[in-house]
Amino acid sequence: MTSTPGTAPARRVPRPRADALRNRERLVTAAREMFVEFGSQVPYDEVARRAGVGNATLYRNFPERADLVHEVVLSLMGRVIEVAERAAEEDDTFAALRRFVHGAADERVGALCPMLEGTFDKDHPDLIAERDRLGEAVQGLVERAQRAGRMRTDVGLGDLMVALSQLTRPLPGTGCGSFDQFVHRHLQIFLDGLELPARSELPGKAATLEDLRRESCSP
Amino acid sequence: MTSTPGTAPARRVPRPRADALRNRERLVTAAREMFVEFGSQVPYDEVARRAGVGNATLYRNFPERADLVHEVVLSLMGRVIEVAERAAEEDDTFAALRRFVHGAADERVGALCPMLEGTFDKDHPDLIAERDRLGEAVQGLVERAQRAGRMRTDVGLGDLMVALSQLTRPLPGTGCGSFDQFVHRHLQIFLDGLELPARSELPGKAATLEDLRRESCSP
Amino acid sequence: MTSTPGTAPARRVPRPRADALRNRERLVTAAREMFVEFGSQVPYDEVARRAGVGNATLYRNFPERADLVHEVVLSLMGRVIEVAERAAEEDDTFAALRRFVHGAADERVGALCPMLEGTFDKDHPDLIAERDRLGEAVQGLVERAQRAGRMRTDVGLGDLMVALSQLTRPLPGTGCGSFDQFVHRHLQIFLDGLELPARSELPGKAATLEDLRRESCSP
Amino acid sequence: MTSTPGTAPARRVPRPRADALRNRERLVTAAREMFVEFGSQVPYDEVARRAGVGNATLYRNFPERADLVHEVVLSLMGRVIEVAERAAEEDDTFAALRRFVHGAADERVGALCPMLEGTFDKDHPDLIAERDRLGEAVQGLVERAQRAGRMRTDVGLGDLMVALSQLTRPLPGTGCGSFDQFVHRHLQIFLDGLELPARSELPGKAATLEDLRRESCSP
DNA sequence: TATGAATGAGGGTTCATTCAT
DNA sequence: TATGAATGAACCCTCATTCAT
Repeated sequence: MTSTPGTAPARRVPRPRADALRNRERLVTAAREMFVEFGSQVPYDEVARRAGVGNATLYRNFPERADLVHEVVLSLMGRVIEVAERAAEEDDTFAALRRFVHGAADERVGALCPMLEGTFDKDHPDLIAERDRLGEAVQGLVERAQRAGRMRTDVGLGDLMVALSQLTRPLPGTGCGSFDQFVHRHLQIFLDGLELPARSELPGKAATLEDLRRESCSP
Repeated sequence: MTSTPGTAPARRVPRPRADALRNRERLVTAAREMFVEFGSQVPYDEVARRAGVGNATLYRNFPERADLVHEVVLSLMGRVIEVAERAAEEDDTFAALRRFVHGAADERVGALCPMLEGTFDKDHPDLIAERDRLGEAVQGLVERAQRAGRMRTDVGLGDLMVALSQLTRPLPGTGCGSFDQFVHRHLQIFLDGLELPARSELPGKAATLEDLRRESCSP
Repeated sequence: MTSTPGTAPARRVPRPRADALRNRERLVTAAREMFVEFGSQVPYDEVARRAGVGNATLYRNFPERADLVHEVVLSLMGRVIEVAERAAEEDDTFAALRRFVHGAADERVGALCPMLEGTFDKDHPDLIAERDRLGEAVQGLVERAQRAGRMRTDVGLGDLMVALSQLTRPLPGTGCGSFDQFVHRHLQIFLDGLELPARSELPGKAATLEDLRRESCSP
Repeated sequence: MTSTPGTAPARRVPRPRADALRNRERLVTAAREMFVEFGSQVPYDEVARRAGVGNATLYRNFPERADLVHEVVLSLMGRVIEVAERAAEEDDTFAALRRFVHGAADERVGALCPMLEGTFDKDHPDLIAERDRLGEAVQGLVERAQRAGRMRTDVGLGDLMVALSQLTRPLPGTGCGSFDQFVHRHLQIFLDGLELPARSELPGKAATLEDLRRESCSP
């Protein structure tokens, strides 16, 4: 139903023009691919070229590089959230965790990391919202495994996400994907280290997502 | 020895430019520090400025950026080799491994990774020699632990070094060292995953250092 | 007259797009204000924004910047002509001249000057017509004063208009109107110099408006 | 004598390299010419091209446009000061004033005006020093004429300099120098208006150079 | 017709690299 | 040899203008 009483009437926005939306989408897609492959420092004009639009269109949609990064981060987070949600369908709690970690790697979650570079507003409402969603989804997996006595409890979501990001970061230079084979091995080993019973004591204390935001740029 | 014992008069070696050597050393030191902090993309002139010499002196010593990276990599590898050798003094084989891994992290071995960027001759004799030395030192630790039944055998030196590098890579953007706390936690977890008995099966096969060289840039 | 008196029913004129006219008017007003404030180099799109219309509407009405400048010049000339005509009501011939000069300054006649920039068709019929009207109006003031033996006769209308324009030109940079106080002082001094008896001999010869047109861009 | 006791020993500056100085000089000259002709908004690279050096050399010497403008202003002020000092040799006090005004016009003093645009540090010590020198030189001319009863006393140095600048400002658009003929006529008329006995009362009060600095950008 | 978007050329700036002292 | 300057290519970004709805 398009206008059930009680729901906000579908406001007819000034019609955002079909092709403009398509261009914007193309830009984000091109940027995500290139960020993953070459890092977020790719020449701005190249992103436009890859998307098949003029450079000024890129600037119109994303006046600052930070705006583009912002959008790509959101887009990528959305994909990873989906991965987490699908992983939750798994019965075995630790298997669910494994499925998430390997799935997130396939979505190039490591590309999120270079996006933290430079002037990037980590406190933007959109980002906080999406981070919360991601947090909830993954936290669900973690807690389930921890409550089931399968995952060590001295590890936080922040630990998991940072290690996951680091281990899946694109190897610099050539966008050679040939490292995928390594990545999944390392993730597997790391997951093994997460399983109970714990084999060592960890220094410091479990890192939350909140810790991440605070620590990343403490001046 | 070229100077026979007994030839009292200290032969005046042509003394290969005392300050030239000092300049070169300064440059490498400055570069290593800056690479670790800002990545190997730091403006070339800045390296010279930090070293306190003219830019052309940098070019004289390292005509291409690759040359400078080469030298820094060698220098850093030397430090890590030392770490490995000291770790070997440990009696407990797995404790030795742990000591190496955490020690290498403290030496910023992760900084080696960005140095793989761009045009970097991984087959240079010096590099091969040093890599071999590093390989031997670490291989020693690994094999000892594996033979002692402490470390899983489906993991190769390549795996260890790549994971180690990735997990210790500087977080992009601000050269904030505040992540050190995280790093050692993650390494610890990873080490736990390396310990026997293995808790999962790994995809692919153990990566050697040789694999690394070949895979890193296969076009 | 086309509408005979007595034909009661108000004939419905095809009404040449009521809001189109309003848009055009808005654009000219916005442009005049911005030209005076920021010079005629103001970004084209900004003029449209200030007028509250889309940029393409600006282009539809004034395909080239010269067209817009043209219109603004005409509009401003119209205002200045009015000033001249009202000044003519003054009895004292030199007082009339003074009133015109100061009044024209208040209308920002100096803003006409930057409009001579670039490709600007000074020979457009409309412009010639308006210039002639202006010429007549001011020439009337000048001749009256000269015939009355109040104003030196080695000075032409071209001299007066150029000096007037220059002395009232907006000071570059900030559109700070704080110079108005200076402007009227300088105009007053200049007017004193115009009064008889002449105190010096002028080089060259009296410039007419026609001279202006010819001289302004002789390459 | 190169090192007479009591005089500061000629410190051997690191030898500013002969051709570097020549390049810098060329850049300032090119800029002055182009500023006078086209305004201070000329493309930066064009200045370099006209000077016959690479663009980056321009940036090396004058990292910001304001730096270049600063230098040109100083250079031009120096020339105008010379004009004032030579004019002071004139016996007749008002003739000296006339000679200065026309001479300054020939030096394109009007070009100083566009240089006040944008972000330009009017309070730089160098500039204050030079403005003081210019002030003294011209003030000398003015006071002499006023004390001799030749020039009206309700006019200040600020008035003179602003009017002089405005009347000699390059006409915008084409760098057509054909207006020189007009300029000297207008200056002559203005000078006539400055002569005693005063023919009218001026609004406001005499403007000093100090007023200029304060008024020009009062926010 | 009015609108907002797309375009591409050009100006501003940095930086790796070469040159001259 | 060590130095600082010069160079030009590449990037970032803006803006006048055209296009599609």
